[in-house]
Amino acid sequence: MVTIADVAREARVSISTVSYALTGKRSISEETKKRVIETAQRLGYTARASARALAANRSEIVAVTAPFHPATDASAHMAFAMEITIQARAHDYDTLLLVHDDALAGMKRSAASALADGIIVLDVSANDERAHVARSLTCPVVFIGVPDAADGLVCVDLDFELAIRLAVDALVEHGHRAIALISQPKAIMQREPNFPLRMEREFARYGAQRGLHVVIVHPDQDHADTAVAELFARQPSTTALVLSTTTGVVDSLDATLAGHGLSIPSEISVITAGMMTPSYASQQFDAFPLEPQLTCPVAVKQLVELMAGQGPPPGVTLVAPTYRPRGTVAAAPITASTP
Amino acid sequence: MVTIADVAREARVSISTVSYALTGKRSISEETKKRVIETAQRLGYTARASARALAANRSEIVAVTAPFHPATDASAHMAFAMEITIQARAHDYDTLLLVHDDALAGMKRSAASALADGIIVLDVSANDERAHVARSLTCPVVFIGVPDAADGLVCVDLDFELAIRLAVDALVEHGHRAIALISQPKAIMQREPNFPLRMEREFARYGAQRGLHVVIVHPDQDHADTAVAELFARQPSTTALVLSTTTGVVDSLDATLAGHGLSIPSEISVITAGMMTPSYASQQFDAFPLEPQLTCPVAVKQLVELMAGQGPPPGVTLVAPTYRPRGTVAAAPITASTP
DNA sequence: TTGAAAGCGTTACCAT
DNA sequence: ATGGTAACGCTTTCAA
Repeated sequence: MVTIADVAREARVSISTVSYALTGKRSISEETKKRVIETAQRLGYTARASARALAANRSEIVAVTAPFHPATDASAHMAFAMEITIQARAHDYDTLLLVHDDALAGMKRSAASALADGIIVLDVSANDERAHVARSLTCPVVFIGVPDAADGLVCVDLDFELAIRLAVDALVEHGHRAIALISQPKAIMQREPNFPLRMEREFARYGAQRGLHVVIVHPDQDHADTAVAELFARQPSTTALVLSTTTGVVDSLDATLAGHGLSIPSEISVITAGMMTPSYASQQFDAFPLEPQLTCPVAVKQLVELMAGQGPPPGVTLVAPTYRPRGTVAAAPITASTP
Repeated sequence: MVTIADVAREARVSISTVSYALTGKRSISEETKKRVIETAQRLGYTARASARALAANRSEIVAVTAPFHPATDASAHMAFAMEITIQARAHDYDTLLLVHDDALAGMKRSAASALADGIIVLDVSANDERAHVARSLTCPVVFIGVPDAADGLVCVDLDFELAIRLAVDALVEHGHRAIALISQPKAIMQREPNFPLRMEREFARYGAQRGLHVVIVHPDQDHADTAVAELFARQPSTTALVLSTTTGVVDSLDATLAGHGLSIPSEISVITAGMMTPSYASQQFDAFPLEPQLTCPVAVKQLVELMAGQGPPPGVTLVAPTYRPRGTVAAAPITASTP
């Protein structure tokens, strides 16, 4: 393999000159700089990562933990992991993938061995074990998502409550006054997850504030049928739905509404808030979606700053969702606004 | 940070003794070994990855390239990347994620800088650029999937043709004699993809060999409707379907068949071959699926051997699929076997 | 069975 | 503007 010494000899300069010419960490005369770079390219020189890491005391690697409980959506994880990787590369970092039950041990290991300069934590749950681990580590950690005990941690997440308000606003603008929120299935709600609860509260609060008729329902299973039946039973005047639920419910909604003789958007408007939108879904709804492109760049930027020793103080950064219109929100039907 | 010198001093042995006691690369008396390990634990010592990599000339890292063209199924990639990571950890390797258009440059970079000891290539397409790159690298590369020009490469893949035969066998065992293959949508077939074409050929060949009535159809879009209509038009006696297509087609099949007055499995049997089975799918069919758990362990094992300098010669290793019965294959209806 | 010391290839400090 | 060289922390050869 070709080392920095080879380049130095060939370019008739010292080793340090090569290093500086290539890294640009100190000024080198244009002439020698050019000669060094040319020589390096000709010899096919690339600095050895391990040597560089040892000497510079930084690996230029960030670890990404994506715990893989089967219940979680693999495609969502991948989208986040991919986006993190892309963003990290933009800052000249590579990403190490930590998965499975190795996530906890992996965090400790990659920090203790200085394998990674920093860690991104994905798929954060309410009482995430990784929160405790993060505090015990000396290397910077950024969470995408907010655990219950977020004190002392750097977290980035979508502003879910804002997503709810924006979704409601979009519907109200079209004249809807009776709106239903289809939230997570009962099985999930029993675990009292952090954000679904907060979104429901915000939906109720903001609906009342704007003087709307609102109702919140939870699907029985991963299907829309019971939820739709319940929401019309409890609030027959409903003309619009806000969705913040599972993909199974979303996928089955179109057919379920058709079963009630309702078509989208002429008779009922639909918008999602704070949800991932799988690209393979047959029906795409208007959305304020949970997009990796929103949170990941922010998270990586914060981590990079942290690794440079000048990061932000601990705290939660909420990112505003972006509207993705897809034609499933229309004016409220006359019949509904009459009574 | 605590170094090997700290441990050596504290344990009153030399640095090399600590190294050997911890790595087990040469015999150390039980007594000192125990003392060293105890001391290391007490001080919280972990070898610095960069120093180890520099001295030993190996990083204990494998790179995984998962190019992310939007057309590909993110959840499939994730499943593979996860499984690779899990398998790699079982061999004490970490995995570096290479994505996007950075895949090509990333392979070169991680090899040139000795960042990774080996590379796993995922989502291999027929004429994959990465095949050429792989040949030019000095570090071992294992492909999961088989490019057209596979000479000189180490590849691992599912035996798709066997999957087709096994699926047909399973149907024939239940008395089916008229079988249709729903293959990839026309848009995909126009690119003349490697395996779908080979599976169609094998389906036709094997069907003929077993004296069956067979027909092959391609969906118009990512939906089953036109394909189902066409297959019954061309072969009304059809009593069973083999699926090797997209998730959209699979998801819509149940409803489409119902529209034809057919229910699964009493009136028509369905089995998939060589497909990923998304866990979120509402309808789960009998399957000889494409599972990461099948190919990834083999691929990682081969790569590990290669990195140890004693790997297998270039060539393609095909892995047999496993039957996943889910109750969608039943005896052929009488009406069909009569004529 | 153990120790001393020579690398491994860079970075970065101290000179010039 | 450039060069010499001491770290960086570990593995591994060579001696004892």
